[in-house]
Amino acid sequence: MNRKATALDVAKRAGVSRSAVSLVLNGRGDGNVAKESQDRIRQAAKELNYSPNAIALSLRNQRSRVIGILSDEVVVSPFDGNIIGGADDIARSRGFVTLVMDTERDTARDASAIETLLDRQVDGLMYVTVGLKPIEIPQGMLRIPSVLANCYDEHPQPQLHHVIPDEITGGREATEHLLQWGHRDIALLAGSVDSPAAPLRVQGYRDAHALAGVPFRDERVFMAGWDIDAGYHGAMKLLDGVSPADRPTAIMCANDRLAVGVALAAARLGLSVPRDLSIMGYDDEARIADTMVPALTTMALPLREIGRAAMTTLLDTIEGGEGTTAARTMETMVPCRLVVRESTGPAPH
Amino acid sequence: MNRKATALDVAKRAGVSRSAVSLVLNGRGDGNVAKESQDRIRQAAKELNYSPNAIALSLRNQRSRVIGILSDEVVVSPFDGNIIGGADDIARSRGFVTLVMDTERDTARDASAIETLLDRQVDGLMYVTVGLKPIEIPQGMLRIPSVLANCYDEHPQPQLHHVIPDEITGGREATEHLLQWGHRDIALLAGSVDSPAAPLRVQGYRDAHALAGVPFRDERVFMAGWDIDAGYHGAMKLLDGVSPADRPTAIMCANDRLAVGVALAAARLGLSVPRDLSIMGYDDEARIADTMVPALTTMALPLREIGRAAMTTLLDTIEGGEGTTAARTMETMVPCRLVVRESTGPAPH
DNA sequence: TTGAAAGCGGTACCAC
DNA sequence: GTGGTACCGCTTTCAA
Repeated sequence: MNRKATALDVAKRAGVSRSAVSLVLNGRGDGNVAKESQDRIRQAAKELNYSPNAIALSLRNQRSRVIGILSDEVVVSPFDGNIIGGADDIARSRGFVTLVMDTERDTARDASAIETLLDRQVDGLMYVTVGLKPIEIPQGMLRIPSVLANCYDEHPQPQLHHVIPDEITGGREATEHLLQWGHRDIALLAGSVDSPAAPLRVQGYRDAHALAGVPFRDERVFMAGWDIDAGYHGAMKLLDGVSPADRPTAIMCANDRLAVGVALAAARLGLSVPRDLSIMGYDDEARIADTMVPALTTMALPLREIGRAAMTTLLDTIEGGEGTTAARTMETMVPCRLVVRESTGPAPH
Repeated sequence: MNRKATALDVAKRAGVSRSAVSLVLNGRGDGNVAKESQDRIRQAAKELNYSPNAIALSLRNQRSRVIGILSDEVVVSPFDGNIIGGADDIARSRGFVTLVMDTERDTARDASAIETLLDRQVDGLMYVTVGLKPIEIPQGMLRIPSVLANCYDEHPQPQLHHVIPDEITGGREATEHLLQWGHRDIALLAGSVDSPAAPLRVQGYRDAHALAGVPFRDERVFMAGWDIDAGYHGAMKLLDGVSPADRPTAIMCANDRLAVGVALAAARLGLSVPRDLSIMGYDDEARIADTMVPALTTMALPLREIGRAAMTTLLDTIEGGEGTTAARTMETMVPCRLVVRESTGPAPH
């Protein structure tokens, strides 16, 4: 537990002043410090295993190279962690560190968490949520460069840039995949009303039908929820005791867990997937969609890309000067990606 | 984006010196500063919305009240986030902040992550993993108070305290639950060999049989893996085309995802759960075990408790002085908790 | 009871 | 080319 070497230690060992050490180690040695002094300094630094104290740097420079990430429950919940992963990729590659705080969905903690982060001199702030949702922007976020990932400001005049997935196109392309297999009666288990993602995916579902000239029935769309049991019971309602002619030939789900429930129901009813019924997931949840039997065809949420895009925007405004901030567009939409596996196939006739 | 108030601003406004401000706001005013000055200072601080700059504090005090948490993939993966949640609970309640870094399973990044954390003057370090596993302790962790959560040092003379779940008892109690329902032929899908948790749970399974005087057969134990497909195929091997007399009446799984696969297989085979087959999970994964149909009986991993216990130990050594460090026990085992739901029931006869 | 000053570890400006 | 010094914001000791 011995103390770390300081710049002064290096200076002494190299027989020079602290300022010389600072100059050399920051690449401003040439033209200011004699070559041989430079060598001695670098040598001494290496020997002492010197690295500058980040705290002192922050205090001096008023910049910490730390980005604060505030999440509603990304750390604690099983979902969307890759947004932070992607954000961290970019941050590290540009010499920043991310400091993550999770409020576990207690928005009352937002303000104080932001305050803590601000007290630590973070250079920028990112708010990340599990699932697309509108948020109330905590006061403090407007005081330094900030960005929203997977969430957005509902106010008429949004003040922060946000990065979100393109759910409408996602819903549309998922539906189109099913239409291309010849399905003409596609049910949709659409999540729950309190999520803004649900209606967007429904919108995409409608668009796909309209574009393809295939009529669709509103009663085929269910606001079911997001979990296995919801998928199970939704599918039972659609399939159990219904004659093959009246059954949907495909069920599209607003996430992979619903799809698991649907598959379970199909199995109980003796229906084979995808021969008798095609099942489409959404999210491409790791170790669920890819390990289901059969593996789920699904619409992958671009989590890493969202994180990367959000962090890139943020660091650009931090490093690029404040000049054109106002002129920037306030929204980035990242496309979802269709992942075709084995749970979808040609429509039975 | 206007600058924050400093202690000097407060001092000016209250018409006193900076030192007075410092004394009063740190509760050392009485006996040093006049009562009315104290009031004016507190008043001014409130008006300016003053809070001390954490960076300056760290530099000055050589303590940051930040705990660095290094995880292999807790943030990014869907698992075990609640360890961090529990750790954060305790940290916050004791006036600390946690700084989380996730290496995404790249142990080559461990050392530099620790270095970064150390440069930021963290007062303590916690290493957290997804799933119980042995780790190589990164050098830097020995330089300041540190603790391991859900992982441990394999070396003969462990240098760091670790907190882990009691997997043997967990495996035993899960098995006992099944034995109590009258099951006498219990198969075990035991995860994979590369996880130290798997053999421990098998051990518990054996212990339960031995204690109950029920013979068991080694060929009923399969190192299957951890995912849905593994559970599915494992169950198929055990059940498909096997006469009821030769079938296990219960399948115990090393996690809930395996249990989902087993349930899926049972459904395909027309077996009713729990009437024809009892299924036992492990982990009590949120929104999987509780939302399965039927809901899974499972052995809950004490994730929050692990995080809380680890953070408590760590903060105790940081705040409690170094005195008795050496005398402390180096291991804390946290019991798992049986959660009875609907996937288990009396053995058929 | 109060204020001045040193110092935490750096950086950067300015004499020399 | 080099070293001295002020300053970032705060705490703490010491003298007035």
